[in-house]
Amino acid sequence: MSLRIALLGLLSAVGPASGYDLAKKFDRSLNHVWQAGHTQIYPELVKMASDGLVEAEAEGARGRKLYTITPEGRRELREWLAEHDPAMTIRSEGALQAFLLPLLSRDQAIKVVERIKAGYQVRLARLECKPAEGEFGGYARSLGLAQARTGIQWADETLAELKARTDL
Amino acid sequence: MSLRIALLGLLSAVGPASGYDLAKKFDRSLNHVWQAGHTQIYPELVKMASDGLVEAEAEGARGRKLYTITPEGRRELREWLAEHDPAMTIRSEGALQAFLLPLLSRDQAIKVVERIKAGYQVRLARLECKPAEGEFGGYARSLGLAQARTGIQWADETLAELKARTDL
DNA sequence: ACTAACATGTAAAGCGTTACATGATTTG
DNA sequence: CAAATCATGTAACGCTTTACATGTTAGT
Repeated sequence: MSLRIALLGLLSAVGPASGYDLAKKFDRSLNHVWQAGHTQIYPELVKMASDGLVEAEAEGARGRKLYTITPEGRRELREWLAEHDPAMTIRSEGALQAFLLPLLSRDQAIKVVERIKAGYQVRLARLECKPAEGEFGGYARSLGLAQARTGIQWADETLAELKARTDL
Repeated sequence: MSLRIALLGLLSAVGPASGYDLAKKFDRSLNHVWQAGHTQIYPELVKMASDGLVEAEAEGARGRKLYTITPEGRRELREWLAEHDPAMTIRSEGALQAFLLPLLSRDQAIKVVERIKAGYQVRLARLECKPAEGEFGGYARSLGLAQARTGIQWADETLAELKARTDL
């Protein structure tokens, strides 16, 4: 469902687009929120078209297919945004490593936390150098920035605690 | 892979356990990091046994099967923790709703943000009233607490901004 | 001519959720 | 004896990733 919603949202925000365009948007502006490659997007657009949520215009240059959101697509999008209680489930390999930290020696734990920190720093850097983008997605951007900074702060505190230890 | 690692980690931390036990641990202590129900855990344990990562002891009361981590299982776990660069990918319906906020009217956006905030509050409450648990998982717990508080703070700031608006 | 970017797809395998199904033991 | 909890599993479906496969256009 969320893939559909994300595609409808992009089509609603930026107007008609091809699967290729949408895959790029996913990679560039939506990547801190949801991920999908073109292999998932192309078939989904076909299904959405057969469900009447989008319409494919005639092919353009290089076999390019432009999709437009339909009124029914807009309705579906609005309804999901208005009614759907968002699942707050997290699946984070970084958090899993954090969970298992006590299984490691002090030195190994430090290395692991430094790697987790590096991951948050990469995310922070990507979000920081990606402003504007038509301003769309700004709320999610500020949420992502805050979460990344929180992760870095957690890593710093955890590193300080681990380094203060004298036991193994 | 992560499901395997989580199971190996639990078996390594708490000793021999049944699939049922592990499912409970997932639900109670690991749920802010990774999720899996018994329908995923039982078959995975069978596969892990055939891969030599765990060993099933004879059945106990009520058909209960106790699994123990093997030396090879410990090696796999250690290697993953030491070498694996954790994927920092996020898939969050809440963040997706945040991303699409500009598509909504001021009033609808406020409702959506309040729902997102409620989700973070539930997560915060669950983590707060779940201390100890053998102290294992404490690092992930503090990370989860910090992330939940960050989410609530973002929601409050966003609500303040939205409410300050006079336009639709 | 070559390379990079454009542009679309299919297939297989793996991961995850939901629904279905069964039976034993404990507690009230 | 009824209900809750213990305990295990299968099957179908849907979502996601990886690998394969093809052809066009623009710039150097």
